[in-house]
Amino acid sequence: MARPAVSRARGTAAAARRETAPARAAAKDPGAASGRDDRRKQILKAAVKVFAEKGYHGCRISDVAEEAGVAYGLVYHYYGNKDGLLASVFDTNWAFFAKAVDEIAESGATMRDKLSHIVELAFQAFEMAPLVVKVLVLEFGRNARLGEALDNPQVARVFKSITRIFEDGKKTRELYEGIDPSAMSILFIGALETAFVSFVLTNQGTRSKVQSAVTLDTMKKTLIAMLHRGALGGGHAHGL
Amino acid sequence: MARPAVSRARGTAAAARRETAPARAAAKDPGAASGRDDRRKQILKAAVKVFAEKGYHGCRISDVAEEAGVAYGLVYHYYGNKDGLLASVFDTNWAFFAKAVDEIAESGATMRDKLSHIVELAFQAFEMAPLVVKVLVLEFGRNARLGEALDNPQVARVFKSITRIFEDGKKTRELYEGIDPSAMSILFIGALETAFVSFVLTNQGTRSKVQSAVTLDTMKKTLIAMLHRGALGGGHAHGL
Amino acid sequence: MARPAVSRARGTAAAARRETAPARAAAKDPGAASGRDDRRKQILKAAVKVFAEKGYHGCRISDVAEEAGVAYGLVYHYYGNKDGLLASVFDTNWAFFAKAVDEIAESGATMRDKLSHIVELAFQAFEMAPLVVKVLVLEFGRNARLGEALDNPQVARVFKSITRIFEDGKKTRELYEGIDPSAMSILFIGALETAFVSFVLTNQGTRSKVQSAVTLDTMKKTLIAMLHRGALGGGHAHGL
Amino acid sequence: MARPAVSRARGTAAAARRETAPARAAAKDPGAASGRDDRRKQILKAAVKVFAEKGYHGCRISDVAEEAGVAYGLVYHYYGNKDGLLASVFDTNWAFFAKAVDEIAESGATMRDKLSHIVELAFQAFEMAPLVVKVLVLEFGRNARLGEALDNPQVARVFKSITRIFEDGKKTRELYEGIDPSAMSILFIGALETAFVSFVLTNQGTRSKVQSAVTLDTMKKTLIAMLHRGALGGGHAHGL
DNA sequence: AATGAATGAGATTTCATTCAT
DNA sequence: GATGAATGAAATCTCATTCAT
Repeated sequence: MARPAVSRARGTAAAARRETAPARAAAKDPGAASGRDDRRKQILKAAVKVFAEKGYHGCRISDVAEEAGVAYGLVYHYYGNKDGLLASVFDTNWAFFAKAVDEIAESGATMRDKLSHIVELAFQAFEMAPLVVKVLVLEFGRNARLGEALDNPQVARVFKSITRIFEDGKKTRELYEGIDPSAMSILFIGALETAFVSFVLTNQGTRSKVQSAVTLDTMKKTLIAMLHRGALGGGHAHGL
Repeated sequence: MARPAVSRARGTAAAARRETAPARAAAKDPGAASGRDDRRKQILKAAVKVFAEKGYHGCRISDVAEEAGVAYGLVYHYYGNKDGLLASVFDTNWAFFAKAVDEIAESGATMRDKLSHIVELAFQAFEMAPLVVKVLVLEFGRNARLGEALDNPQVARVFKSITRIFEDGKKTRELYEGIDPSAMSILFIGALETAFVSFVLTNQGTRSKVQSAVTLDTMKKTLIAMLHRGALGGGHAHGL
Repeated sequence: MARPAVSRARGTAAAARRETAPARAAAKDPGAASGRDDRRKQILKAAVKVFAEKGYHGCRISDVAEEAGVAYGLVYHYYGNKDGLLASVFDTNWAFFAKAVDEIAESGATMRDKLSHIVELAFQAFEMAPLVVKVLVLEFGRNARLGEALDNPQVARVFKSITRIFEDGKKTRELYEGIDPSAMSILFIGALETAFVSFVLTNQGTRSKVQSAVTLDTMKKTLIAMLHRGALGGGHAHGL
Repeated sequence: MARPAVSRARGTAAAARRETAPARAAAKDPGAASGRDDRRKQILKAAVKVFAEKGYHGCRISDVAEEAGVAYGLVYHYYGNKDGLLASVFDTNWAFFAKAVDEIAESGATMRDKLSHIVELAFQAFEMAPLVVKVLVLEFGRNARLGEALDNPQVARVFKSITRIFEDGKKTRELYEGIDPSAMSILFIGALETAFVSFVLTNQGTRSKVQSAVTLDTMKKTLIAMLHRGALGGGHAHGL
């Protein structure tokens, strides 16, 4: 799996050996999570929190370890290095979303419903775990060093699934012909993402002078409306 | 003016003294840039390039200085510290866009035309100076430490102008009632931004496995079409 | 405990985190110093030497580390920063003197004997560890940024103890009425201190053109004599 | 004249050319201080203030220049470098005291009166220009790199004059025999100095927890009393 | 598995000093 | 004389990473 290389390589050549040691943990004591797994998850959870609060570049591995209540050496034991940790945070949390999107894409629903589903799914995820979304969006999704992010198969997969939804929509003539499926998938994801970013940045970042007035629900409804109708057009929406 | 605090706070006194020294330049030899100004601009230009290529966190001040052909001390002389440099890069370049958006917002054009103008403007800017856009979007616009970005009056101003366009649109019934102006301005900017990010990340970031097929023009057309008509709707766009 | 702020404030967060990490050492293997403690002490000892030789401002942390035979990072690991190191040097070494002075002050001896004891103690300490005294006196005791030095509880404690000795002396009529206990404690400590400074500066600082002729013993005797009799007065000391 | 070498040599070899340029200024427009002299004095005065407030190591040349209202280049023009500036501060201000002490030493007064005069002189100087005294005492008088301070002929001269006072006192049997003149001169100066330091550090350095109660006058009286009678001895001062 | 002492590359930043104007 | 732009040596400090226990 592709891994980001966010941090300036420090120390020696260590990035190479990422996530070596207990990569095969998990598959041992099925059912009752083995204590080892607990620790792993603890660290991952702490990483989400710390990354969300301080940013990837603004925190130390030891901050994460402290939050998790473990020694920082253990983070290396499990995740190899800081990049590996971010990658694992991403992989673990994104997988859920990617899978759900896949299923929606493959369902027999109409394009409209598929898109609505995805929007619902995303907003639901955001409401349930805003910190996770924040990290996914801000720390992983956007990073100059992260052209590689798009190389991540899981990310590519979601893009492809959504592109396919639009392509299918074109075949069924649900999608307006002026719309390019690939471009549209980018815009769609971008609008979605920005919606979250605006919340994450305005509401969690203490004070907000801009659109704090907009509720999550308003945002969702506006997004769906825009997809369906476009933003313009009074009584009749046949413009341009 | 609000200033970003990207890097881990590293001495507070420093930030206070930012850009103190030759702040009174520029007003001297109108037309031919006075030598001092040359250097300032040189550095700013170099900063854009280096930030774009390596990212704010991935470069050293000395990289910028080298690119500009000056001693790194001069960067501190003029911009106080790394944050100050980024802030100046932002202020300088964003001002242009902010002003243009303001003018568009205040023009007597229809909402549709205003939005099209802005889209055109943005894509034009991107074509003319993709590096600048990249830095504005990636390094400044998105940063965990940057809830403050939205506190930046210039950023807020653009948000407000665009929100006003939508609000005016509502009055003239150009805007579909299901659309909230504030939310819409976020989605609009977000979609725009993501369009650029996708280019910046896929095309400049060496290889691209995803949507390299989408041209800038396709993206622009799709965005405008979506605004006008929505993404859905076959022959007739009265859905939902 | 009050800590000195000798160096230009250079990041405030740093100071806060001072000496956090292995603060809980020492209480483990009584008798044989546990390995960790060894390193700490090694560094402290090296710091005394280097501070004494080059002065606080004239040396680098890496000089201390080199002298101690450790990586400079370890100095930060243990002492947080340069100020923290100086503070620890002070605390560690001054504690001994402070305690001894306290005991003398609380002994039932006459004022004369108490003062003589303290003088003896100080000169003894100087003979045993001139470098330590040099650092305490020159680097910590005198520093423009160090009005805070007097806020240091340990320093204040010594002043108080000595003041008390003089106050008690007043009650027992051992102290001449014209003498103010507080003022006298300052003069007493000052004379003592200067005696050391004169040695430290003239004898260790390479050449000396001034009073290199004065021996430590002469100095001590003169000080005690002055305390007892005053400097003036021929056969009978009832002057002024 | 000996010059201190306080600051770690930075830049290239510049210290060598100290105070070259306008060393011969002053002697040009007798009577009305030439504008040039004004500037020199302005800088010197500013240096005293800034050194006193921030300490030699804690201030920048530009701080002094700013305080003086001149460009920092001018400080170099007049004083060569930072060390040269400190040296000039010292030379200029110490000269007054040195001369006065000389005159007292050469007067035909009794030892007792000479010493009282010097004490009066010192306290007077302190009351008139505490900042100057602070700098002389803290920044110049005590500095690990400044064993050389005692090499300063002006400093040595004062020590010698005072030592001579005590020596003369011995001849006239005014000085108790147990007292060594050289040692006594050190203790005398040290007590005096510390008296000032205690004021400078406790009163100007904001709050004071120690002997803020002691007034300058009490200090002076105590010092004189101690010299005359010693600190000890109730009714009769023939002890030891 | 777990810990945290130890390391040191490397980045930021400061500021004395030079020098062209 | 004056100025302050320009330089860059050097110092502090951070923190990812290694590794012995």
